[in-house]
Amino acid sequence: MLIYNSRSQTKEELITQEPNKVRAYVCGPTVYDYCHIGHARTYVNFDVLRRYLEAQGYEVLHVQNFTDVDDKITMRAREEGVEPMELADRFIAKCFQDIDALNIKRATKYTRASEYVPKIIKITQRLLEKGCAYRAGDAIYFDVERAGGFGELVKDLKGAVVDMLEAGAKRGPFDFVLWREAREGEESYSSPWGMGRPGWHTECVAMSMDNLGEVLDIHWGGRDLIYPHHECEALMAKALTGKTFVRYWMHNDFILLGGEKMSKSTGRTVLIRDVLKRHPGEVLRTLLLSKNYREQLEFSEEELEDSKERYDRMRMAAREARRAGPTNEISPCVKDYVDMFFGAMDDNLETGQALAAVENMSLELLSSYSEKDFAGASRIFDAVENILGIKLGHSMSTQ
RNA sequence: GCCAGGGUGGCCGAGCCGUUAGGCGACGGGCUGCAGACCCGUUAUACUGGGGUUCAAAUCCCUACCCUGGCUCCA
Repeated sequence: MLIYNSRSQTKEELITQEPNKVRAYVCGPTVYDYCHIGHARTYVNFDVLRRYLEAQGYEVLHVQNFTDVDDKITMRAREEGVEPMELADRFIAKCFQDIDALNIKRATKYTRASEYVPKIIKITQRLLEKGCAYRAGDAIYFDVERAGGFGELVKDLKGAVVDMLEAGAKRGPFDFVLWREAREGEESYSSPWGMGRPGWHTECVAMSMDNLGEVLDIHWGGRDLIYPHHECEALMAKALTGKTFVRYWMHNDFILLGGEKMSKSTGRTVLIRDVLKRHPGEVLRTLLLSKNYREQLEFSEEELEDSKERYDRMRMAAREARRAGPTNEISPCVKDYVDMFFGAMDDNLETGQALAAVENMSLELLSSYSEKDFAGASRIFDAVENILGIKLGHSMSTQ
């Protein structure tokens, strides 16, 4: 199977460290609000990759985090007058509801940043010992220059914006916080440097390495995490172990609303739970898989309606195909569609093309004028259910 | 600067190597007291420029130009 690696910016054959075993880490949400359809796109696409690899006999170790230590959580909790952890717990529970409604397989393990603070402290200490970190002002910074500089994922830093607020204390413009002193009223953790809070990038390194080892096969996230988050992670991990942290970096592109990026900071978001009030999870899943994960995806009511029609057509065709009962036979026509489906999946998870194959076959199959033989067509619909994770069995989408 | 996706007839927009998609508008006709709606036909063998591959390219490759989205936090 070919996979697009954000490091090489090309498609590469997937070769894991251990045969038939994939160590994968997916960047999860910061839990201060409900999950939106951008999160859904990330988790659904990884879920399809996972199902596809498992169908080929791989064991997939899938670790996913919840960032529950974050300034935004502190702020939101203060607004609502609740404890930060109470707020985080609540949105983690809501997130699982969305995950289940979208038929996303549960990760092998979910981790929470708050439970990894001792490991984060240990990493910070080791980086200080190695001379890749320093204390300045009220924080401990990672020294990007001393660690060899960026370049894993970002090829040119001319467009990279530097956080000037921190510029005073930092030695280098790209240095980032590993640990900082807690401020008044913040939830804090004890450390050799007093009560404080961990930096964001260290979390993921601590959680992934602790559960999957020093080198990951796949690290997946939204493309907004490429810089600075994943670039920082990569450099930090390399400084710690001397090894290349990740073999395949995978990033899905954004969901667009009216031609522009959907983003929490601009308030232009669509929540998963709001879509699910009007459409079943299968329809949203069909929409999210209608394009390859690396393409920008336009979201609108119209797209949702289209997806509903496409889903209904697949479901009708599946019912038709299964009426004949199981068979070992496979007609040449179905064979072509099966080849198209799996050929698309092998090519960097081209779910849009795979879905197009299913749709074209469904149209032909449902057409009373078609004289082609569709023996064995049910196996394509089995693949839609088991690999694309779109259930075709029961509930009508027109509730 | 870097990453991604695009540039198709007046406009929008499919196709993505080999039978002029389709829609809107405009124009002509039918229907109608006039107009609208509706129906028929015409506009229309169009694919940003330049190379290349091929028997064959809008479709593949290279190159130039232009447009869009993104590059602090964010999936």
